Parts: sequence; structure tokens; C-alpha cells
Amino acid sequence: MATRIEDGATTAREPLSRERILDTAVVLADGGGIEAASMRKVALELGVVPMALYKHVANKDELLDGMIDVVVAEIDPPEPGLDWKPAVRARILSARQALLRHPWASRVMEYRTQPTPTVLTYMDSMIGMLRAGGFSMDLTHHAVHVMGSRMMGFTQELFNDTSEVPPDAEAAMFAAMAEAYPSIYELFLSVSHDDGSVVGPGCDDQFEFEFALGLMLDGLERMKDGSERGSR
Amino acid sequence: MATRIEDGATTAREPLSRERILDTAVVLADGGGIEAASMRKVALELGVVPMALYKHVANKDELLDGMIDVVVAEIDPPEPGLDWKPAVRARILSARQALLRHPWASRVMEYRTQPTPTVLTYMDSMIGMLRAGGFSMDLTHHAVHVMGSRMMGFTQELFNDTSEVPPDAEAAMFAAMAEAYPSIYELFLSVSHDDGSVVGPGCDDQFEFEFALGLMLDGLERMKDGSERGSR
DNA sequence: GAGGATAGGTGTACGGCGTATACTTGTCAA
DNA sequence: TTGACAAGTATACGCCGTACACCTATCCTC
Repeated sequence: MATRIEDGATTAREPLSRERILDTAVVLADGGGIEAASMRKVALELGVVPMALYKHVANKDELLDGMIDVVVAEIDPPEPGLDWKPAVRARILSARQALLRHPWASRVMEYRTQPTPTVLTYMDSMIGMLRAGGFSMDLTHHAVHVMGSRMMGFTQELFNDTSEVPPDAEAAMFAAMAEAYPSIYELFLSVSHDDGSVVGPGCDDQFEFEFALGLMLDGLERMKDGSERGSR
Repeated sequence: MATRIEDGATTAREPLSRERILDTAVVLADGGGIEAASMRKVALELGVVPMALYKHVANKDELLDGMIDVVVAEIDPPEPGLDWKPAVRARILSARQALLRHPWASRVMEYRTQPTPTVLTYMDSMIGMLRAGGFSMDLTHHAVHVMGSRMMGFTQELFNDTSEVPPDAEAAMFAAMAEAYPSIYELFLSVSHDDGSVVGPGCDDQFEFEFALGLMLDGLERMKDGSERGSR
């Protein structure tokens, strides 16, 4: 009956598994940045000794790879029936959404040098979309390089400043910089005025991402059509 | 005379300085990757105790920032008298050369969230070049986002695999992947055949960088001219 | 059932890291 | 001569990843 519980698995702390480890690592990183996903902290969160993780994950790098896979798995599959351009565009925007949910992920991807099978599958599908859209092998290759990390939904900005600075403090900072960096200051003023307030929220990152993506897709389309030479 | 040396500075080990610290850190990182530039290893290389560095550098992050500044300082100044497009292009290619000399630098730049004054100066000058070339404030802003990290001379590829794999081993690896990733495999074959051998050196990174850069500059130029509406 | 292989979790320990704190020592101005 | 100040040192702390040896439950085979 209910009093005899020890025959199940001694009040059964849910057993460890690779999946459970990766999921808690992702949650920890979401909440406290990538350094919150240390082996020790993940183990602590799971109520387990650090070395226990090593029965399910070879080492820290494999943990990071697994965490990336969790994120990549959140990217929507390609929508069937679309032309290459909207199809690629939709997929990349979906990737971006996944990355926005897990801000640590882009850095981790850059840190790792070998793509995981999950990432390769994603890339393969993306390349397939271009080929199906009529891209030559050569242009497909260039396209992959042109897109670079944007294929995974992120651009590396120099200014990806996620620190929570109060907007007026930011404005004061920029004002102090006016003399040393006149062109940046001018740009800052212009961006601020655009959205009505003197000290607006700055750039609309989503818009800028789509702008850059569109510019690249347009450029690639032009090259594709230019080299088509009468075929259909 | 030469026998009395102790009045100089006791056989004068050259004194520490911020500059000397940054330079040796850069050299160490060039030779052994960024993890070779730990506070302790830099100190060891300088024949000094780790804590000695802290008299010249506030902490590790400031060391990294300083190392970036060393790299950015290697970027050639803008060539005067050029139109915006070749001028921007030349500057970015120069930045790329600096980054190729210091392969750790792009990762470190991505890791740091706040740009240093040296980086800001570089950005300011780049923005100034666009403005001088007739870019509207708005388009300049977009251009900065479009270029992203390419302005600093690097693209984040997903495949920036610097490991030294023998080419035939790489070919075997790709062959093994043929079934799981048919599109990637097809692309690999195509790239390999392009340069004559079955297992060529793969992509010409310099060409791909310039291709992507050109595509972006062309796209930006088109937008600039399109919105000019008769001026000049 | 008995025995033993196997997988999953533990305990301890090591070497590396960044850096706080307190100290010595060498230099130079007053 | 003194004594302030800057430069370098010594020690120690807490964090990290992880090697290695150990225990223990489970289950398969005889």
C-alpha cells in the first residue's frame, strides 16, 4: 500500500539522464548566463554529486554541444510549398527566435569549433532549400558564406550590449562621447530621434536583423537570376 | 664602470608596464591560443609573480580589452582620397589581415560586451567614411548593422574549423556523412572539384570574405543611389 | 535462488584559474 | 633622515573541470 514505498526505488528521485541534464543546464543558463551552467551547479540543481554527470555526458564540451542541440531543436522545420526566398527567410527568423529565448547560445556556438549532428542536419536542410530554389552549386556555396552565422539566427554585433543601463544614463554617456566620437554621436542622436523621444530604446534589433537578411537575400537572388541565362 | 651594475636596478630586469604585459599576452595567445594568456602564464613569461600584473591591469577583462586594442591598433588608417566604397573595403580588408595574424582576437571581441575606446575610435572613423560618402543617417545606421562583425574583419562562420585534419581524412569523413547530410556532401564534392583535386583545400576563405563583403557593399550602394532622387 | 557482470551514483583529490589581502622593498622628495 | 608612495611578493580562498577508486542496486545466467 501507500506505506510501502521502498520497493519502487526508495522514494524515487527521478533518475538522471542525458536529457534531464541538458534541460536543467539550459534552464540554468537561461536564468543566470552560461557560467551558471557549470558541471557543479548543474549537479547541485539535480541533487547529485558533480561526477554523476559524467556517466551521461563525456565532458563539459559535450554538455555545451548538447545544450546547443536543445536550442537548435526548437527551430521550426521548413514550411513546405514556399519559394526558396520566403522559405529560407522564415527558417532563419525562426532560428532567431530560438536564439532570443536562449541568449547564451550564440556565444556557445561560436566557442565550439565542430558542429554537432543536429547543427549539420539544420545546415543540410538549409542548403537543400537553396538548391531546390534553383541555386547553382557555386552560388549555394557562396550563399552559405555570405549568411555565415546569420543562418543560425544571429549576427555578431560589436555593440550587443545587454547590460541594463537606464536610458538617460546612456544618453549622458553618449553626450560625454560626443567630442571623441562625433560620428557615433551623430548616429546615436539620429536613432534616438527616430522613435520620438530624445532617449529612445535605441535600435530595433528585429528590424535591423530583417533588414540585413533582406539585403543578403536580395543580393543572392540578383546573382542567381543574373546567371540563369534564359533557363525558364 | 661595468662592474658596478647594482646602482642601475640590480642587473635591471626590465620593469613591468601595461604595454609589456599586453604585448606578451598577445604573443602567448598567438602561439598557444587564448588560454595561453592566463594571468599566471603571462606573469610566468615575464618572470614575475601573478599578482604583480594587477598593479598595471585591473583584472582579466581589462587584460583582454587591452589585447584587443593591440590588434585594432594594427588596422591601417583610412586611405585618403578614395570614394567611400573602396575606402571602406580597404579598411575592412586591413582589419581582416590583423585578425588573421591573431586568430584568438575575434572570439575575444565577441566575448567582451563593451567596446573599448580604441574600438569606438575605429567605429567612429568607419561611420564617418560612410557619411562622407553620402550615406543618409538612416542608411548609415542600417549599414552598421548589416556589416556587423564584418566591420571588424571577421565573419562568424559555423564551420570555422581550424583543426589540422589531413585532407584525405576529411574526405573520408565527408563520405561517411553522405547519407545523413546529402546536401552538404554534394556541396563538399563541388567545392573539392573546383580546385582540380578530389580533396582540395576546401574554401578559399579570402575569396569568400570578399565575395560577401562585395555583396553587402553593392546592396548598400544600390539603396543609397535609389534614395538619392536626383541629387548630383 | 546464487553469483557475477554492469550501470549509475559517490567521495576524494589534483591542478588550474582569477584575485583579495597583507607584506616587503626600492625610489625619490622634503 | 625620513617617510610616502609605487612596484613586486607571499599566501590563501573559492571556483572550475575531471581522474580515479569505490560502493550499490539491478538484472541476466546457471
